[in-house]
Amino acid sequence: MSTDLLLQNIRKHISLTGVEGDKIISKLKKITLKKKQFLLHEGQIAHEVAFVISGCLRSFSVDENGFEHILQFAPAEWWITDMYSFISEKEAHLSIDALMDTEIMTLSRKNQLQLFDEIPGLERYFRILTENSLVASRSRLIDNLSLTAKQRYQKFCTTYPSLINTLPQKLIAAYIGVTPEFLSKLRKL
Amino acid sequence: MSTDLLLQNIRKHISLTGVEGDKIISKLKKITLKKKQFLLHEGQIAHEVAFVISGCLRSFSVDENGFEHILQFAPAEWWITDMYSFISEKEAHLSIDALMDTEIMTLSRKNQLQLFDEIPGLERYFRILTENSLVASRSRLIDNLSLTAKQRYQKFCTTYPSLINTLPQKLIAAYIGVTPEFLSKLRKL
DNA sequence: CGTCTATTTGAATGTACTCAAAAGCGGTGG
DNA sequence: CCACCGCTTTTGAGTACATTCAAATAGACG
Repeated sequence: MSTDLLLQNIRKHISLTGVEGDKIISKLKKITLKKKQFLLHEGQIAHEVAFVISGCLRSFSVDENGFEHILQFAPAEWWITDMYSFISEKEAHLSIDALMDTEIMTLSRKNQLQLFDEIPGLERYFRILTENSLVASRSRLIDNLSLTAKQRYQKFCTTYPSLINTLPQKLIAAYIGVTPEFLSKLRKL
Repeated sequence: MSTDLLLQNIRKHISLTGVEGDKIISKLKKITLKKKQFLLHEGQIAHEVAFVISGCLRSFSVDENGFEHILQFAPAEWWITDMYSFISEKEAHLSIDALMDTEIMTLSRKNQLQLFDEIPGLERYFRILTENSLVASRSRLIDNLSLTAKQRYQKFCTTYPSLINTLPQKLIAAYIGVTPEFLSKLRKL
């Protein structure tokens, strides 16, 4: 079952009784997305957070010049949403779409908060995940402030070796913060 | 009492009995830092997270060329630590020092985790704070990817109006990711 | 005051972007 | 199976944004 992957993931961080596991699963909705299909459009409200079972999603924003900037790739076993919209119920600044055919399980904020009351361990699980995401986000921020484009590309290659040969270069460029043209030149040096 | 400011802050997000409040306070350590004094040096382990009562701290990293990059300013009522080191107990990548004479309350990770078991509401409080920090960090990341230096400076001015006339320009430069010389030129335009 | 640090100014340089065009590559339909 | 179409990647020339280095000026603090 695809829910096994999720419960297994949760149990890496906290322990869960069978009943609790069932209760969590009952709140989840399984969704299949085709390549290029959107899970969330900028301006909508992100009522749900998604756990990727297979495939890969990305979250990104589009700037005033029409350039896309990728905030996160979410391959299997990653959670993804527009956190700002998810916790505030305001209009999302980000969009989320599928980079390939993708299976996800979604959990609404409403159900998530309800489960936090019923299963304290689950709140702990998300607390830990959020702590880790914060570390990663801040680390990336420091990299963007202190490294050159070339160094950021090299770091991306060592950090996400599996994505290098999977993703088109233009997506990597949109993640590390350079134009596709310039990334192409970087790779030659 | 300086602990009132902290309990009051916690109670903005969750409710707390008197006993629980006392228990939390009993785990805190009050520290006073003089201007330029360090709370944490890169390479040390951040055993503690600090809540600022008065004054202002900053966390920053120093790159291979000796340039400082500021990750966070923490004026009164903000928490600050090297999250990476705090949760992993590995060597900190960041340093934290005082921009002026500053009073803080510190809480060790050990005590924090213990309190999470005893007071589930406190874990919720930190879960909420961490969610908000993640939103802020990712928003700043997007800004760094999509805005020019001038736009980042303008956004900083509107987002942190109180800091503009308080902090030396070189610190603002180190936060928005430009050289002090260039920030000076930006302000003229 | 005098010293130290922060800020400004200017000229030269470098990193990354823009725009345009060509080449590569993958999928699709005839 | 090949030809074509659309999208990605490469290449090049010119440009813009931001840095470097140096020096002058202004401010803060003892």
